[in-house]
Amino acid sequence: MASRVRWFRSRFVGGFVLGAAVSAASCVTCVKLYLQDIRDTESPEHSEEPAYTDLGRFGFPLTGAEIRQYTSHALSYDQVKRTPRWVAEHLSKEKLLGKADRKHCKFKPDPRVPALFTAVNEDYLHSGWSRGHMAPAGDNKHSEQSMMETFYLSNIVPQNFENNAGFWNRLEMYCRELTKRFDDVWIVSGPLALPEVGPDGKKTVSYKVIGQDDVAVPTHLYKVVLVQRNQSSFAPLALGAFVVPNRPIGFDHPLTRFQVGLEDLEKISGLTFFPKLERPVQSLCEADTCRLMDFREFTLYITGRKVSGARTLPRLEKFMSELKEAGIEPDDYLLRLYEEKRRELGSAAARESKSG
DNA sequence: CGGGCTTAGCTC
DNA sequence: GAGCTAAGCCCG
Repeated sequence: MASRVRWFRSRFVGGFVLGAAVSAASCVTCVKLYLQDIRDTESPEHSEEPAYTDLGRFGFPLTGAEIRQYTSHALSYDQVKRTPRWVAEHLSKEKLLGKADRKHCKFKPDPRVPALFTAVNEDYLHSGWSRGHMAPAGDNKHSEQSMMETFYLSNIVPQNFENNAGFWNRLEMYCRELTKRFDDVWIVSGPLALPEVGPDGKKTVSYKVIGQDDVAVPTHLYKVVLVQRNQSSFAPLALGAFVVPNRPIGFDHPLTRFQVGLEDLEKISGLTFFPKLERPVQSLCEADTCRLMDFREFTLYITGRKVSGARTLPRLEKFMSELKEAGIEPDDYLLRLYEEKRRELGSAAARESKSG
């Protein structure tokens, strides 16, 4: 009975066309059932479940899909695929400030996931696939603890190396950039195994598995991005949904090419995103740019990170010469980083020779 | 920023 | 010798 009520309600509230088409009498029924379901939901002590029953004497199967909350992210885990189903996070300008460093972090099995169902590092090692964060480490500069938690394999999926370091990386950078223009950014990310049409026109869902634990390699990754300009109730929310193939994607593909309708993504993922959000919502790519870094911007940024982390003068010079070989002139910001690092390494070398 | 691999040093 | 960890080097 309860499941029928829920099914009915979802059809009722889920489709305006359907709701408008049914007769007035049916709508009264809909509302009655809807309100009954709300009461059931809000007062679990009056649940329709029997107090005891032979059917459930030894309990029902568990899926392990319950919501798991961490310092700065939450997720639902898929015990079959050994990956998350979805990972949710909230970004703001403040959370992106800080000194937390991924070099102090290690990938490891999530201690909260039963050993029978967890992935381990060996599953990924030499698999041909990288360990791709869903909640990125770079979103957690403010906290060593929360950054370490993103390295639990419950937050990781097998991801193409070039995609991870390239297009997906730039998408994550764009999400962080959104905090400059929006006070609040909510993100849900996860893997997909989408059907493919064969030569005979029939569809098949097929995905690789890696390691002794058969960790599922997703065919695609999705990301849903919801932004709020400020706390004012007059500021409209904006939302974008993206589905990206798990393979190398170059700079000639704009982000908008991978945009999909929210309901389309919900249909193929089996998830309802932001269920408390009133729809429809403005499109993110209309409210903002949805423009990722181009090759020059990206290369300048990466070189800046390398320059900042350089430990020797020859390495420092190598990074700068590689940049020029790529045909890119350093901008003022990079030159400032370079000069700063050159002084730092120069004085360190002087101290070294003096003491040695 | 996103990753991986190798080596040194340690314990058992 | 096997196994672990931390540090350092490498790549896009």
